[in-house]
Formats: sequence, C-alpha cells, structure tokens
Amino acid sequence: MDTNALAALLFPNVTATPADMEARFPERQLPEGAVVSRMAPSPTGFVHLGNLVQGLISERMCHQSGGVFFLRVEDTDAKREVPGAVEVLIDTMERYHIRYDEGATKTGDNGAYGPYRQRQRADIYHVFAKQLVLQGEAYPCFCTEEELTAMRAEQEAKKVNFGYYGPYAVWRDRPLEDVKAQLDAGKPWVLRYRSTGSIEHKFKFVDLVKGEIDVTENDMDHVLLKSDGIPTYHFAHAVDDHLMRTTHVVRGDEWLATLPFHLQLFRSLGWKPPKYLHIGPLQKMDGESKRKLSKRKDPELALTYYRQEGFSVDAVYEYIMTVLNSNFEDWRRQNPDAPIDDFRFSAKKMNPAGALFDAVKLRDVSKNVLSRLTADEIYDEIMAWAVDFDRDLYDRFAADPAYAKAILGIGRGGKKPRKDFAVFADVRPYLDFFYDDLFEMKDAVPDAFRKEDVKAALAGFAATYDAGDDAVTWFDKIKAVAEGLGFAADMKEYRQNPEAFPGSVADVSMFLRLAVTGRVNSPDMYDVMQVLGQARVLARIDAMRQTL
RNA sequence: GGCCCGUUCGUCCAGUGGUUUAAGACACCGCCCUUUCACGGCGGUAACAUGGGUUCGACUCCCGUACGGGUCACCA
Repeated sequence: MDTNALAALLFPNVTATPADMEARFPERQLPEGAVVSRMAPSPTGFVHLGNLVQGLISERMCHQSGGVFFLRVEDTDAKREVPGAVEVLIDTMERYHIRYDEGATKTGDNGAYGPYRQRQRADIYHVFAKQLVLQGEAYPCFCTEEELTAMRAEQEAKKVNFGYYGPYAVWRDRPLEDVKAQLDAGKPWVLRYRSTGSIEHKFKFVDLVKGEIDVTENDMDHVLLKSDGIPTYHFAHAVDDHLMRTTHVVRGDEWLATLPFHLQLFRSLGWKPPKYLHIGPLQKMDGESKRKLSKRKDPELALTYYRQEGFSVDAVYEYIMTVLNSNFEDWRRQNPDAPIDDFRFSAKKMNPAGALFDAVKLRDVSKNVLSRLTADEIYDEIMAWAVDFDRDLYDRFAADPAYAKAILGIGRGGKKPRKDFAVFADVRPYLDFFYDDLFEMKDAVPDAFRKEDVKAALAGFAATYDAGDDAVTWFDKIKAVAEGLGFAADMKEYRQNPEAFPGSVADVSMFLRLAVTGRVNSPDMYDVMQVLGQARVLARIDAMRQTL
C-alpha cells in the first residue's frame, strides 16, 4: 500500500506537520513535580457528583503542586450537546471552589494551549491522523451501520469476541483503487487505527489509584475520526493531552477497558503517555445490593439536588473529601477552622474500589460544617438558598435581619456548638415559633399534671419575669415558682424521691417551654426568651393560661 | 460470552508479612452531663467474601471459586 498516496487522498488539505504542532504547543515551563491536569466534560448540561469528584481530585493535585488545571470541553458528539451547558458547568464548579487556570471560559478561551473546545481543533487532529496514515497505522473504513450491526450479530452467533478486528476488519487491507472508488462515489468513511496488538499479549501497568494492573493488548481497529471528521474520545484524548502537556489524567474506571488502546495510540504517535488515576464509581444501596449511581434513577447524582435540598457547598465538598481521603476527618477535627485548601490531598490514599454514597454520613458532615459558621455566615448561606427555595423564609429574614441573626446565633460560638441543622430546609421547622403567625402548639401538657398547677406556674413566672435578668437570676425565679407549688426545686433531691413531689422544676420549665415555643423540646429557653423579648414572652404565657 | 477491576464492622474507611487480642468516623445500644432538645464525655455490639497454596508466621503474596462493578459504539 502506498501510504503517501492514501494520505494525499484522505487529507488533501492538510499541510501542517506534527513538528509544527510541537512548536506551536511547547512544553510547559513548570517546577519539578508540578501536575498538569484537566477537567474534560462533555457539555450535556448535567453536572453530577462524579464530575465534582473528578474535578476536585485533579484540581487539588494541580494546585498543591504548583501546576496547571484547565478546562477542556469535549464536544465531539454534537448530538448530545446542550446549549449553555458549558456555562452551567463553570458556574457549578466555581461554587464548589474549583477554579481553572486556563481553558474554556464563559466568554471564550483563556490560555496558550487552545482552542479548548474539541470541535475547534479538527485541523489539529487531522495533522496527526495524516501522520498515522503515512506510517501505515491508520486506514479508511467504509462500512455502513448496517454492515457493522450484521457483523456483531454474526459474532454473537459464532460466540467470538465482538468488534472490528482480524478477519472482521474488512477494510484493513483493501487496495488503494477500492478506497479511491468509494471516495469518488462520495461514500462516507471513518478513519480506523490499524492495531498490531494481540489479546494473547499481556503486560503490567501502574495506575496511580488501582496500583499494578494486568493489561491485555488491544487488537481492535478502533475509530479515530468519525465520518464528520471529528475525532472519537480516544484519539482526541491522546492528541489533546499530549499537546496540552497534561501530566495526569483523572477519570472514571470505566476507561480502564480502553486504556490499552490509549497506550497504543501514544506509542504510535511517539509520545509519552500521562500518568493515570482511574477512580471507582460512586455507588448506592439498592435493596440488598450495591449499584452504580444512575442518572435516570438517582436524583442525588445531580449536583442541583444538593442545592435544592439545602446542603451547603462546603458540606458536599467536605463529604467528598471524607470519602476520598480517610485522614481528612481527623485533620478537620484538629483544624476545625482552617481553610479547606490547607488539607493536603493525597491520591495515594484513595480507595481503588468505588465508594458507597452515604446520605446519613453526608448529613453528619453537614451538621458539623454548619455548626462552625457564625450567625452572619449561616444567615448569608440560608438567604442564598431561600431566595430560590423558600421565598417566605427569605422575606421574613430580609424584613428583620437582626432578629433572624439573633435566632440563628443561639448556642453558636461556644465550645459545644448546637448541631440542629443538616440542611437549610431544617431551619424553618426549627425556628417557626419565633414568628407569631407561625407559632402553634405542637405538644400538650401531659395529663399527669393538674391544670391549676400549670396555671399557677405560668402566673407565678409572669409575675416576676424580667428580660433584664441574667440566666442565674432568671432560673432562681423559676425555682421559686416551683417551690411555691410544692414542686421540687432541686433535681438531685427530686430524683432520689420523686414520689414525694407532684413535680419538679424541670416540669415547671416544661410548662414555660410549652407556652413560649409550643413544644416540649427547644434550644436553651433563657436564650430563646432573650431573643423573643419580654412582651412576646408574656403574651404567649398569657395566651396559654387562657386555653387551660 | 471475552477482557479488566473490586471484595476489612450495617456504612465510610485505616491497614503495604510479625508493632493487630484489626484503629477511627457515621449509624445503633447503654451510661454520664443536663430544666427539655441538641452538643459533649465514657463504654458497648459489630468486619478481613470463600477454598487452596507460599511462609516459622498472611488482612497483607500467589492460584481457584463466589459475589459485585465496568467494558466490548462513528457516546464520552
């Protein structure tokens, strides 16, 4: 086969050479050990947890090493492309503190290694496609979809391996005249790689997450260029990651299957392949068994889900970090207030198997994250969520921010912070009693108590209550009320001999709590009353007396 | 079906041949603190999928089996 003639036939307009490309995209001048990696999503508009995990790992590796992290848009499949998807992706990643040093942006490209959208790089791929043809390592294939489907059916019937290889690679060694005839007839073609690998040959490969793995050589003549002249993922990956000088590729382990082909491609093109980190899939429990999270079945795969549910960005981020690096939790305990970027992420600590998504654990992480915020910070976060998902709450808070912050500030800032909320949606039911129009009696006084005692307790408290009292004085007054009713004021004494009293100061407190909050459980009642203010407290106590 | 990956408490995971009577966290249970709840403290239940090797010794190495997962597109 005259490869020069074939190359001229296939790529008549390609004049640039691989050397031109090398010159156009020179090696990066970076310190020793700097990681260059990328996020390379296809713009489908759906940003999921997997994107975040992959992006987070890459971003950390790059920025912890003084390297470069860039965004490349893999828009080679025009059919699946969703308008505006790139913008959504960039916005979402930005919310999760994932910033790109170069690559596609909302307004265009930024960086010297672009274009960063693969469809705009067609001419670049063609240079290397032509090179492979010249080397006799690529050839055109004119098989139709029907022919390929029939081939597959035949392979299934014969119980042989599926795919375009060996005897099934019908265009692999066709004479030039046949190719020319098809071309002249205007038939569409794809460019295929001419594999010389054999599944009989195995070799070892070191993946940075999986460790040493057994690899079987690829013997398939995979497609390099589709009939529209746009490359497949495989070819684009090799060309782009070489020319963009990527040192590390982080991707899902579903790519392990095609790794042999990728390595083969790098070799044919005369390039050193990058280091690979193949990460296991996120899974979830489905009845008795685990399964990969699926786009269709599992809403929790979409990042928008977490925003909607009211998880803070930091909670999701820290949860993922917890799953990826088990020493993260210890670090966080020791450095509760340190910026998260101070944590030294380690790819070595990742588990080669996929993690199970644990919603309960996420809530726990989230409670811890939220408990560390100041009243001002959590106020801002809640508002950012409520503006889209709880307009009524937003309006209330906006109407009186100082009051809202006072509510949110209860129990905050101490050594033992309250952990009342996992998500912002937990806020409303927690604090509805702070608003008169939302207040309602959710619990009732247990039947064991006499109504007269309850009434007397409320009246006694109301008679002496002064919002200016400190917590000790305030509680001493409650004790006095209890004693006046014959209730035990000292809890130790009461516990030793509960039969001797009709109730205790704890019960009196419960009556008051019921009156003021409408329920038997609440945050510290002194703090609650301080926030509500004297007038509201007395009004509620009075209101409850009326109902008894 | 071929090829590949994985398998430690319910869950996330530590663990790279002896330091392990297998650590921690979440969940669960008990106790303590406490005017309730939350928080916090202390303690408890609970795991190396399985069968063979190799070795003085295996969670750690090798082989088989089972079970999960992935992949075998002109999708990424």
